[in-house]
Parts: sequence; C-alpha cells; structure tokens
Amino acid sequence: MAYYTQTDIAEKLKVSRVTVSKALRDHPDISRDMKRRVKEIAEEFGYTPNLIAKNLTSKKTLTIGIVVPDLENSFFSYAVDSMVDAASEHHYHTILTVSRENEQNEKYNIQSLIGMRVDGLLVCVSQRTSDPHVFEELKKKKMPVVFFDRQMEGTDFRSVTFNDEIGAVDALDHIIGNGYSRIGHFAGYSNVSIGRKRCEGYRSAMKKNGLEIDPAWILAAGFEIQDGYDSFMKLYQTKNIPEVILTVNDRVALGVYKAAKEVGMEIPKDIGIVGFGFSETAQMFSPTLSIIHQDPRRLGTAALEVLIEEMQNTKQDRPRNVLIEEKFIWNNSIIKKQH
Amino acid sequence: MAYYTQTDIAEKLKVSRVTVSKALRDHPDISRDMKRRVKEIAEEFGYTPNLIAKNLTSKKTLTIGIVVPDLENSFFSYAVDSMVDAASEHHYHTILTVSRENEQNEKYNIQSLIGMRVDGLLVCVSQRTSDPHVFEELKKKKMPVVFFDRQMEGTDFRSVTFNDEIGAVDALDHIIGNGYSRIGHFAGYSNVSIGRKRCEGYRSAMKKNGLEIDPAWILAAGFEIQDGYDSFMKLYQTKNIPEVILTVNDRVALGVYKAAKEVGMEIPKDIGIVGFGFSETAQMFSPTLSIIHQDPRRLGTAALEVLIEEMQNTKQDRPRNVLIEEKFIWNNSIIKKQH
DNA sequence: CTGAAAGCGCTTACAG
DNA sequence: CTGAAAGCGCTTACAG
Repeated sequence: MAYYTQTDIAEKLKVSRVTVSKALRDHPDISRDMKRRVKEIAEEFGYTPNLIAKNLTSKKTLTIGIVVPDLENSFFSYAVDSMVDAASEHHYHTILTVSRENEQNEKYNIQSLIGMRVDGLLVCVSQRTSDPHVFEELKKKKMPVVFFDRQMEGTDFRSVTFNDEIGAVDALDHIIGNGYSRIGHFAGYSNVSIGRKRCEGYRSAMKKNGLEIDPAWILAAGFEIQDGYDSFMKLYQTKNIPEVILTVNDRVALGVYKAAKEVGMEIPKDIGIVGFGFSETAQMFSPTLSIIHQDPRRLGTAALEVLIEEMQNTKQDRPRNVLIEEKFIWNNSIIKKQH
Repeated sequence: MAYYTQTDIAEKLKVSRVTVSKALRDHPDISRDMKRRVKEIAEEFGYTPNLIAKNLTSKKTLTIGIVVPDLENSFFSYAVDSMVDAASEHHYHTILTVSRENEQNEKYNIQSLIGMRVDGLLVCVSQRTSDPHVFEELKKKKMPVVFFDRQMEGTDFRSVTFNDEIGAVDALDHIIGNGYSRIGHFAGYSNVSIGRKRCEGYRSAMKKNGLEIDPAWILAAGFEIQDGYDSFMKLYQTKNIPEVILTVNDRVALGVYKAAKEVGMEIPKDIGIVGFGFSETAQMFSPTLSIIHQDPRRLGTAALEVLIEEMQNTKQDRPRNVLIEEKFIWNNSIIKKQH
C-alpha cells in the first residue's frame, strides 16, 4: 500500500505542512488561491487523510462502536442497519462487532472498541453475560454507553428497550375483546429478563380481563423453533388446547406452525397464534403472523439518539430507561370474529 | 472519558516510557520482575492500549473493512457473521459498513475505510454501482480487495462468487430426472449479472436435457416479493402453467407462495417451486422451499481466506475468481415422484 | 496570509 | 537489563 501524506503535498508545493493541513480543512487562515493549489495536488495524488493520525491529535474519533449478540437473528440486522443510518446522519462512523452470544467474545469486542477509542458504545449484551466487570471499567473511563433491547442488570447506564408488558396487555385486550378467552402462552425461560417480562404481560392481561389461567397452558421451553414445536406437541397430547397461543417470539411461533401442520390442525381455523415479533418476518409466515410488533428500526434509532445525548452530555433530566412501545398487528393467524 | 497512558504508568514506577512499552508487550529486553510491576500498575489503572497510536507507528491496523449493500437481506447478515468469525480466527478485527444499495454511500464507506487504513477490504458492490473510480484508486494504493457475491466488472481484483450456472443445471437435472419436463423460470433482470447468470443456467439445463422452453414461461419482473406475486398472477391468467417454477431467489419464491395460495393452488400438489436461496430461509417457508443452496457462510469464509492470501501476498498462482459450488436441496415444495 | 514549535500515545533502532 | 532520540501523520496555539 502506498499513501501520500500532507508532507508530500507540502514538498511538491514548497510550502509548510501546516499550510497544507489548514488548506485541506478550509481554514480561514489560508488564501483562496493556496487552497485551490493544495486541493489540486491532493486530488492528483489521490490523497486520503489518515484518520488514525487525525484522531490521535483531535481526541475525537467520531466513531460509535456497536456490540451485537448475533446477526443471524434478523431482528439485530434491522436494528444495526437503522443505527448505521442514524449515525451517519449525525456524521458518525460505526464499527460493528458481533459476539455470537458469547461472553468472552463480547468482552474482547468491548476492549477492542475501547482500544480504538470510539466516542461511544451501543451494546446489546449476550444472553449469558453475567460478569459486570467490563461495564464497570467503562463507567470508570466515563465512556458513554447505551444498552439496547437487553440491558445488563446492576449497571447504571441508560437503556432503550421494548415495553413488553404493556405490549402484551394491549394485544390480549384486542384479542379478548374480539371474543376469545382460552389463551395459552409459550414462554421462554423466566431467568431471561425478556422471557420473564413477556410472561408477566400475559398474566396481567388475563387477570385484567378477568380470565382464568390454566397452568397447563403456560409452557416455558425456550426461544427456538424446536421449542415451539415441542411445546405444541406436548400441549396437543393433552387434548386440552386453547383457542389462541401467545408465543414469546417468532421463532417459537414458527415451530408451532410446523407442529400444527403436522398434526393436521389449520391456522387460524383450528387455532390462533400471536407472537412477539416484527413485521418483516411476520410477512414470511403463511398465514401471516399476528404480532406484537417490536420495530427494530425504532429501537435502533432511539438508542442512537440517546447515545448522542450522552456523548454531548446534554439533557441530564432524561429518563434512564427509554421504553419503546409495541403495536399489535392483527394479521391472518387469528380469525377476526367481529369487525 | 479518561484514559491512562504508558507515560502514567512510567511516572508511577519512575522508569522510562520505553520500559513500560516493552514490558507490556513482553519484550525479552525487560526483566521478569519489571514486567510484573508494570503489568500490576496497568491492571490497577485499567490501562487499555490506544490502538490508534499503536497503528500509527506500526503501520498495520490488523483490521479488515467490510462493505455490504444491506443487512436487511439476511443472506448478507449470515455472510458477515462468518467473516467476522473467520477474521477473528486470524486475529483480525472487522469494521462493517452498510451502503443501503446506494452508490454514494458505498463510495463514502470505502473512503472512510481507506482513511482508517484498514489492511484489506471485502466488498459486495451495490446493485446500482457503475463508476469504477473508487476501485481504481484502491488499485493505485495497492490495497488488497476481494469482491464477494457480486463483483465490479472492469476491475481486476479477485472475487468469490457462486457458480449459478452449474447450480441451476445440477438442480434441474435432478428435477427433470425425477420426471418433470414443463419447467418455467421467474428471472430477475438480465442487466443484473446475477439475473443473467441464473437465467443462462436455466436455459442450459433445459437444452442439455432436450426440453423445449416456452418463452411464455420466462418472466423477468425483478427480485422482490411483489415481483414473484405479479409474475405468478400473470402466468395464472394464461392458463398455461408449468409443473415447476424456478425462481431467481427466495423473495420471488415467497411472492409465488402468496399468489398461489390466493388463487387456491396448493404447493407442491398443484405446482412445484424451486429457488436460489439458502437453508435458513428455506425452512421458514411452508412447505419448506426446495433450493439451490447458496451457503452464505461458505461464501464469507472463502472471501476472507482469499483476502488473507492477498494481504500476505502469498500464492500468486491462485485463480482470480473463486467459484463456490451450490447444492440442490430437495425440500417439500416439489413432490418427489420417484425415490 | 504563512509557518516554526510542540504534542497526541505509541514503537523502533540504537547506545550504554 | 534500561533508556534517550527520533518518528508515525496529523492538529493546535502561537508568532510573525
């Protein structure tokens, strides 16, 4: 690789390096003519400023580090895309790292980003992260950090997450209001905060509407396709099947679709399904999945905005935890009894 | 933000900065005892080396830049994930940038990555990229670059792409060998290289097997869900419907699924579908989509390996274009007549 | 309007 | 085994 430097341009023009540096940045010090000459040579040389050197002196990298558990979960892909977009609107670069749901990788990624002296960090912790040490380091260094989607308990950085409980209550209000009452829940694990919150939402909604919960209708098997499949099969054996099942996410819903098909039950005719999810994947389902819509773009954009606030140290009185509201979207996986 | 530097450690220990620098890197010059003392203080201070400064001197950033058109296309998410994995195995960091299928963004992203002095670049050009200027700059600077999935015509960097033509022929050989002969193709645009190559594969396979192509069975409407939907509806009007349709990708296949359902045709009973795609999304389909499998991980890993070669300047005699083979996976969207 | 001096945090090559 | 000197490519503060 061969890069030209400001010094090369300076020598060519027989002026000092400072003049070149200033000319390139359109500093008012420099005459219009000199600027023109400098820029001409820069163009000719294919000069690209060395951001590394620039950052060393300016102490600002204008770069945001993103730490994400896994891109194979398309929810995160969408969230990251929106962060990248929003960041560039604020003239920030982004550096993305992927932890693959592994605490060690996550730690290493954060260390690297600190090493690169990013100006701020957007992080979604991996499912298994338990050691708060790195985050305490971040706090000590006064690094602006915002958690999104999942937060690290016991740290006091700001966060942006979905309001699952209200989302669940709102969705079930709609469904129950439409004439349903026998509603089950395929939950994730209750030791994962998302699993816990969504299940609480389910319980609140049932209680609020004066409906009884059959304990046999709550199956907590996990967050993957297979878990949804297994849960449905288990439930099917009992012959005690609800009218509608609320699944903890879209992967579990997909497992239910597969299992129902296998045993010859038709969605939505024989059973209705609603899941936490987002519109793009819901459209992939056939019939399209009714969802408690968690818009990854709203989450990503909001997280970035909060980080910008933190970096600029403005608006001290903002809430520490920003809650993004969810919207119920009634698609084709539940029959509408009334209109 | 507050960072400790090597100088801070040096002052604390009343030694020179060089000693600290060497001790931290386990340089043989330094005594075991001194190393221990230095590392203790570094730990105590929460010292994180400034990679920016380090890179300035060493001229190596150990960082690879990735330029991707859009993460909302999960194919790229998977590819990127595998690149990140493979890179970290080689002790490289990755910086991801997303162009949103926009040539201007792409140009800006590449400029930034040059500015950050990444050691190499993995790029998938946006669909509309036409100006080769940035790439010529890259060539001049002797930057190692590898194109993946899509390549920029008229530049002579190495590339890693799928062998679509052989993939199509192989798949159709299987399908035709199973007793099918009336096969149509929902193609993309022929001015997009991927669209062209896949269509050529379709034609070759038909020809090779001595089958006639009904021109009415080739519909070139685009690469999105709606295009598949529209094409199917158009074909349906003609009442001249093939037994199997090969779609240019999985999004188009999804459109066909929706349209078929709407007009009351059942997949695979009434019509068979096979598409270019990859296994994770194929599983989302119901019935699961038969695919000409393009494994994004194999692509990503291969691209990274080639880049490593380029950066290390080894193996000069390797092919300039690495072709990844595709594998036909017979899922449930086509009935198997024989076993 | 132009430039000499000092410094950002690190490393390399050399001297002792 | 330890360190003084010089430099990476840039910017900032000051002088002229």
